[in-house]
Amino acid sequence: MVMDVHVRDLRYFVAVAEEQSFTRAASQRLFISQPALSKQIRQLERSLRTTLFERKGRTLRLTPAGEALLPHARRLAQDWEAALLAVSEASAQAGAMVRVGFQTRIGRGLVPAVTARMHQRLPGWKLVFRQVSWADPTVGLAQGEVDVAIAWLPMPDTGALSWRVVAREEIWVAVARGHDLAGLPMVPFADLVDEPFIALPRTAGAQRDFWLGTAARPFPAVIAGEAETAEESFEAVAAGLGITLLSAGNADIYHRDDIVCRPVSGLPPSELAVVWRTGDNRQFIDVFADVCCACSHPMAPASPASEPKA
Amino acid sequence: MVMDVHVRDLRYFVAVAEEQSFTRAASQRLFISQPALSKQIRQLERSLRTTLFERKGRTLRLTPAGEALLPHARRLAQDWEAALLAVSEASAQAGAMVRVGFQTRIGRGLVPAVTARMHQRLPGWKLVFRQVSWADPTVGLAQGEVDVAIAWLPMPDTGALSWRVVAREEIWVAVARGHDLAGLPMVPFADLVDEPFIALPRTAGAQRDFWLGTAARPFPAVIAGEAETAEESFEAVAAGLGITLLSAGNADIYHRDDIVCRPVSGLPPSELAVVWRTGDNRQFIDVFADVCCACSHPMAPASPASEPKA
DNA sequence: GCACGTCCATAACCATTGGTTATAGCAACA
DNA sequence: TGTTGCTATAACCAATGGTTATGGACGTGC
Repeated sequence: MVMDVHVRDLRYFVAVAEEQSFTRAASQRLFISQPALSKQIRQLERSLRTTLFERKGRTLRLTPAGEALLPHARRLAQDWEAALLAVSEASAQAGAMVRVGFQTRIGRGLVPAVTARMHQRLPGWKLVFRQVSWADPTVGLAQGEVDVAIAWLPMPDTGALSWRVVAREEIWVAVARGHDLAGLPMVPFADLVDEPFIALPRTAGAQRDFWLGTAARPFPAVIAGEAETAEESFEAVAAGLGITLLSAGNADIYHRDDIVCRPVSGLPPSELAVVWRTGDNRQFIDVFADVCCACSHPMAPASPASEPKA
Repeated sequence: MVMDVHVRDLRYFVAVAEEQSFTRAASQRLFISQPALSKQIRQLERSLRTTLFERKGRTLRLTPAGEALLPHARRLAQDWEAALLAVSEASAQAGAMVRVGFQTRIGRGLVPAVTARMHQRLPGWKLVFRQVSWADPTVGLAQGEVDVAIAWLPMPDTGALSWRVVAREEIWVAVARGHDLAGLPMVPFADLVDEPFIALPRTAGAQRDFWLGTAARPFPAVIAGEAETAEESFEAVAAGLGITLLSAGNADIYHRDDIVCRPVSGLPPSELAVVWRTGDNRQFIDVFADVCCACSHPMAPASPASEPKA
């Protein structure tokens, strides 16, 4: 009869230990409410029959039992991720599958071209495309949900991922039809900083910041809502809840009658990349990356065929 | 955004992999229903987005993904147990506590005597007594719930635990007042083999067998019920649901007006031991074991003061 | 010294989960 | 071909893990 633990609770514990705060750990690391975290840690303490944190006024410190648990908890979480990876890679290998993660439509003629080339290079192998939520900044790579990804930079800057750029496109903005900005041929980003934005989830990290134009802002963005997929985002834009930035090519790919897209000046271009886990030496990863680069046009035209519609 | 796992589900997976059967794993290893196990494994497969077992007719075999997961799952479960131990020992050390597990009342003058001696030998340390369910054959030692235990043999024969016997007592039987056997001064075990028994839980393993007199039986015991504590067991006996074996000293300790206890012939004596985890080199473990042996009378009188009451 | 703000803990609520029993479907065996 | 055994699903229900609201305690600033 064993008292088992959920790895999620170990992550909760590690986050609290590292932040030395339930509130910060909950909102900035774990994205759950503080009472939920408090409750889970209390329950873990009850089942371990010891306290893990000494709460004294506003300071939070690990008890000796907490100190003893911390390295174990870190290792268990890491080992589980390694297990996920092993399972995922075994599954892909066995099924002769390349699982390709993406968050927005790939388009740009890549999928048919890459698929054809891959069949030539690796007969019998098949591509499986998996949409991954914007909530996951690693596009499914960290947990081994996918083997490679076609994703917009930036990726998390930890060295865990590697990439090669396959397209560069300028930034456009999507607004609801009838919006003031819809009539402009090009919109300076400075005109957008006051607008409410539909943002990626906070777990998206640097990617969210990029699509909010955070680096070019004098002050933080006004967030009118969050979306985990492009479809969600455009529904919100069409409803007039806010605006969103997107790549020039996606303005075309996602064209719809109730949204108007305009180029934006004052922002660096967006970059689409083929991404993989650093150190993933499986042959098909290199093959796939090579094929993607061969099939792409990294310096795409500045403005796509999509035109504002009257 | 991580897909985390419960260590319990990893144990479920390992059990199915090793038994090559959901039904056997559920009933003989995990003590849950087979549909519950089926459901949990299916859910694990869904969240991993791969199958772990190939079901073909009546054969069950691991898929490549399942093969990849198995060593990780075993290691994670073991590492969690190591973590439990580390936490538990750190907690005990910090609190200068010896946590003593027991399943039936210790009695025999041991607790006061051992407590006094321990204060002499380890001033400032305190004994904490924790009752552990009979469901746990290691009396709380395997998961680090306790540091030592005072428990009736047999212990699981895996080498993970070590012990020294502190008392030997013949076996008695407890029956409801008014039971046919209540009038006998001594009961041959042969007269008991047809009686319905109140057993320890199946997870108790060898201990359950011992208290059913399994080794001395011509056929398996009739199980009228299970109990996780002595109190539960005696309530069931008093209600006439079945009978139970107990040590001679416990016949006295647990004396109550609605139960009659009688000595049983034909069974080996029961042995009370101080038990600890093999390899647990903490000083206070040895001290505690020494003190228990010094305070005990390993060759207790064959019959205790308890007499059958008219 | 008091008011305010911040942090953690608990209450109430609710959707989801993990167990049960009943039973369906399928395959192996006699 | 009928029976048996195993896995999967349905229906049910208690427990869990999240939310918001809020209370209590403590630190800070005036």
